Amino acid sequence: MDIVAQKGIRLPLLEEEDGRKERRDAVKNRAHILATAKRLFAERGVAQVNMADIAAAAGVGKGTLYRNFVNKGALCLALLDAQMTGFQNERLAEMQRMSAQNAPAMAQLDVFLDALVYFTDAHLPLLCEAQRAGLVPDRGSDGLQMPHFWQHMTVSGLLKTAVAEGDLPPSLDIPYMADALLAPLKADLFRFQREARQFSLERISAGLRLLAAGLRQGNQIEREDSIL
Amino acid sequence: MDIVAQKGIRLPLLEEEDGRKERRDAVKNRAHILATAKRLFAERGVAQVNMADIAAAAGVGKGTLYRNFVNKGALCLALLDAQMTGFQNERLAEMQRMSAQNAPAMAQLDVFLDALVYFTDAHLPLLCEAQRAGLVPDRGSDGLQMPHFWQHMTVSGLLKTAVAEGDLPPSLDIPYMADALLAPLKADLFRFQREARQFSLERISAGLRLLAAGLRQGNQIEREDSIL
DNA sequence: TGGTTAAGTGGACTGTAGTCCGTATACGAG
DNA sequence: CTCGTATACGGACTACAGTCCACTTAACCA
Repeated sequence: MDIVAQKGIRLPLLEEEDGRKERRDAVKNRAHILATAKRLFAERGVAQVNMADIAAAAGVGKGTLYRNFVNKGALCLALLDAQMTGFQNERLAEMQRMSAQNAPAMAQLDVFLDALVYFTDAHLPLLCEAQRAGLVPDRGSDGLQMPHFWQHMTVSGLLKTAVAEGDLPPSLDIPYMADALLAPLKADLFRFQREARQFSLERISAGLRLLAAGLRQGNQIEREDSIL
Repeated sequence: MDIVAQKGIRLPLLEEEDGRKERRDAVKNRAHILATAKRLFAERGVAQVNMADIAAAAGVGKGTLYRNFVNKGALCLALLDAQMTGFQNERLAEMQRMSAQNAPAMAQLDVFLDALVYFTDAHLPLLCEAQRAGLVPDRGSDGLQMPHFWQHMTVSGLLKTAVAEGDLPPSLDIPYMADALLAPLKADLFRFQREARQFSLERISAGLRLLAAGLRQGNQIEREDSIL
């Protein structure tokens, strides 16, 4: 559970634990590619930049580009990496703080979902691109890269705690509910809601939190202990 | 609302209401392309067939193919059309039947969501392809093509009725909730749940219905969170 | 029935993602 | 310092989606 959230920087490629170290030019190239991509994305917008552009602008071949980032989505994810880690750390800190004050897990979930709404909105273009070509959890790499994975872990954890605290029924299908609560935050649907439907962030956050609140005791057929 | 559900076949292109009729060879070609695509998809799987293959196998040029179906997703949707219409009619009939027996809208919603889970699963490959390139509702064409649109209409309608019946609070954000309830049924997440997570259809249906049930009265009016 | 014309057609063409593989080089060993 | 080798590099190449447009032909009209 706390495998997450350590090391600020080195997600993109896994450490070579088998002998040789990574070559220094490779490291430099990767950094340079990232910087270039960031610049191009800022200048023209993520969708208007293609991989060949990035390679050319960085002065490397496409082979080098793809060696460092398996596809455009991976590159976008790498670009998000720093902010992602920052977000994770913030959330973790906030949760610890709230826990210390005996705040119920459901309240923490509210705060988490709200924060996630704003984070998703802030990074929509990169997240869209990343999700367009990144569905499989890709078990090859070390676990923490895919955003959805970490989010799912967090939500499941909170739901589990809420069950332990008696706020949610023990019969709750936690893995499913975590998926379902996060589903409306998938980049493409989120964008559709923001752009076509013109939903405000407040509205989305409120809706999502209401959905989560609905999981509380008392709505299921069994579980008629319902002390309240 | 019942603009839907008539004619088994003719969604792909809209009727020319301005003078000339559609040429007969064009109609024949479209039908032939659909039949060919259906066969190829069945033989090799949707993902293993590309547009050029279909055009070649149907003995037409790519221009003809793309004139009839703007992209692979549209072709898949056209292939689903008959079953889609059938599904819509079934659901409509069922809802009318239940209404006639004074079944509450929330019960109808349960039935609808359950049916939708099974429908989605049955047509996953085509739906995946269709959703990969079809996010924008495409206001150019007449409304009924995008599945999500019709589903959203139906769910909103049921939620609205449920509010009227007093089962849901009037303050409910119906458009958002309809989106949120349908979000876990988006083809790519659904496939992930089925394949990677190995969720059964029963499990998904139950989870979804529980989520919907959570919208019921009583959970939303100023929860006693008041944390911070 | 033959002329006119817009709808329809085929396939070459463009743009882009992603792969392959011969060459170059950083690194560690001796 | 030199050499051997795994690692990395570059860019040609493949595969595929989708566009374009000169040519063909069905439909309507007189």
